[in-house]
Amino acid sequence: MSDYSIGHLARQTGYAVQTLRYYEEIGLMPAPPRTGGGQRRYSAAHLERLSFIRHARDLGFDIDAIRALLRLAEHPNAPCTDVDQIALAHLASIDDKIARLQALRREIAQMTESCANRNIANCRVIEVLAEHKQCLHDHH
Amino acid sequence: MSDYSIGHLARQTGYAVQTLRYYEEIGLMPAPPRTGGGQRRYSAAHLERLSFIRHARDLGFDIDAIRALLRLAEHPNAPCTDVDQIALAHLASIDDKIARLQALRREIAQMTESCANRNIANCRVIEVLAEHKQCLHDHH
DNA sequence: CCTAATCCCTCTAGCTACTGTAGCTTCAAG
DNA sequence: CTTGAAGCTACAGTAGCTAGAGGGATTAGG
Repeated sequence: MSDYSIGHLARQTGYAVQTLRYYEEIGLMPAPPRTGGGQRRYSAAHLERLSFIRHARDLGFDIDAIRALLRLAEHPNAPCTDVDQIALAHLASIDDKIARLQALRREIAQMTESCANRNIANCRVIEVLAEHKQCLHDHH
Repeated sequence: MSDYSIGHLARQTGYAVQTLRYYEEIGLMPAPPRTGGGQRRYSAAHLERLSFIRHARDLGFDIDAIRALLRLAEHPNAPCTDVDQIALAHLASIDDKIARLQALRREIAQMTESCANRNIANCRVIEVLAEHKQCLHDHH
């Protein structure tokens, strides 16, 4: 029955202590038992769950998705279609973000490259940003 | 002396009305004059400034950067090195985000592709997320 | 001129996923 | 038994808005 303090658990998983209390508050981590003085004492099961959460967060899953994944992980005999769907949806949203960022990248790179680097009156960056006629039609 | 209501300005720029009040509150837009009844009345100069802001936001500049750009745009004879630097810094942060997302994309794509699509007990996605030995060493 | 519809006003709270602070208590080592 | 590190709660703040309550102003039609 290994039991860890909140600080120990935090160091093991690379989280800040406040984050663990926050995860408990929002119900992502179960409330652990306390010492007589009111301090939290965690078990190996807590560590395992938190590691899962940490890894999923590192991969960019949002907390609702992680909640769903944890719930699904409790049913080993269920088919994993739901799990795959969460992962695929996440993949799609990443692809979407990448595409948007690449579009931005192109526009901004073009702005900076075509700037003559003289003064602000003929700075291409400022010009592009101020050209609201184009902007209003292109972006909405 | 064209003057617009807040709703008109919002429609012109594609913003929500609340956002314009918010921009005024944080000092990004100047407070316009009011009618006797207390309603805001904007001028063409407001529209121009807001269009600039809108375009810059669409390109992903954060509000502090936009403040700086607007300040710089007021000095047409100054060199545009500061402007270019803001744009280049933004470009670098976009490149950084793209790189991170591509790394995530690879990991998640691999997870989903190697999943046998049976049940949760042998779902590759859940396995990877639960493998905290690997995870703790690879990611911190 | 009156009325109804539409717009606008302020103020407050909420969103994500945390992070930081203040002021206090508990624990573990020596 | 003392001391210093670590823990506790509660609240405020981050970015950039969005939504709602409970009212007042404006305007177009009749």
